[in-house]
Amino acid sequence: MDATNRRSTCSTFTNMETINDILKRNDLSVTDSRKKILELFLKQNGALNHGVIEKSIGDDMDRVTIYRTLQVFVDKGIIHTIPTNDNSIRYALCKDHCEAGHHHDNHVHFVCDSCHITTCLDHVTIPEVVLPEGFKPKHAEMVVSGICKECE
Amino acid sequence: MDATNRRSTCSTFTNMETINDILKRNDLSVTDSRKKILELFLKQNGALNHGVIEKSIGDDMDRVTIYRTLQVFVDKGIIHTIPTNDNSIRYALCKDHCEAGHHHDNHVHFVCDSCHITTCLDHVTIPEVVLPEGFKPKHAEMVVSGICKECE
DNA sequence: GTAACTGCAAAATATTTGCATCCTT
DNA sequence: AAGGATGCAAATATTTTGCAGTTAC
Repeated sequence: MDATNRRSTCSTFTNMETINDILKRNDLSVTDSRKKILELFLKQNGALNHGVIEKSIGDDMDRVTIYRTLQVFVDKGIIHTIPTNDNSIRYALCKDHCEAGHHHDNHVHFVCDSCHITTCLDHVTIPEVVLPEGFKPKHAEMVVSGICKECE
Repeated sequence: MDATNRRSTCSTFTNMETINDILKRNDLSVTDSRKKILELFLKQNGALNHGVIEKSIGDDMDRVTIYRTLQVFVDKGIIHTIPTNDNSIRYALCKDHCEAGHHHDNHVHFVCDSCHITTCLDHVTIPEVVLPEGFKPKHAEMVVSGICKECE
């Protein structure tokens, strides 16, 4: 429902070879739907939610297929969910060792108040915090909002 | 849909006087619905989502009223939303100067993997992070998950 | 050829809106 | 008494499920 879109920061491995590789590496059969959605994530480094994906892909694909494909990708650790304040799940590519299963997406996400684009700040690591006695941390998420590089 | 429930940490101002005060301070008329929902938040320090509130209150109140009441509370700065990975908005009381309008909810939230209760770690402040050139931070959210004090 | 994937239909769930009625001030 | 708040009905949006047809390997 909002413009959660593109931001190119990193690698430029948007070729079919890599897409196929990623799918095969995760024991997934290579289908058009999966290739298209994965390509979207590779092209638009940053976060996407269901609505944006649906808009980008258009009527070529059933809405249900998008739901199921995203679920499969999350299960395989190809993408991960980013916490949001509104109730729209945002997904982003897992970097690093993520394909292995458990992902190491311990980087900060930035949401721009102006353009609403979510950017993965791959090189900003989430700092450790000291919790009260008795709390055992396993995972942390951090979302910073403000004005991004492009909108300043 | 999940058990996002109670956790008492702080103040014990769960008396009707305070509830009325909060509503009046925010130019809201004092109604049963608002008193009940606000009481819930005061009693159960921690986060609540729509489903939990609906369950706690039962059939005394229309579902629509809960939606509208929560929206009003957010607008007035009485409660704020907590980012989540699933698509359920969680709400928590604003502490400190929050009633003023802009809230200072710069504390860490903890979600227990075992009991699914969200706790406001009021005394754990979100650390500052250094962002890449050009990013202007305005606000930060941090959610840590793991095992909480009660479940360890 | 077989298992897995997809599209379609439909169910289940969640959220929003309009309006008449009731309650707070 | 007047304006806002609530309940009800219904519209809209979102997500899930079942099943039959199709595709990847």
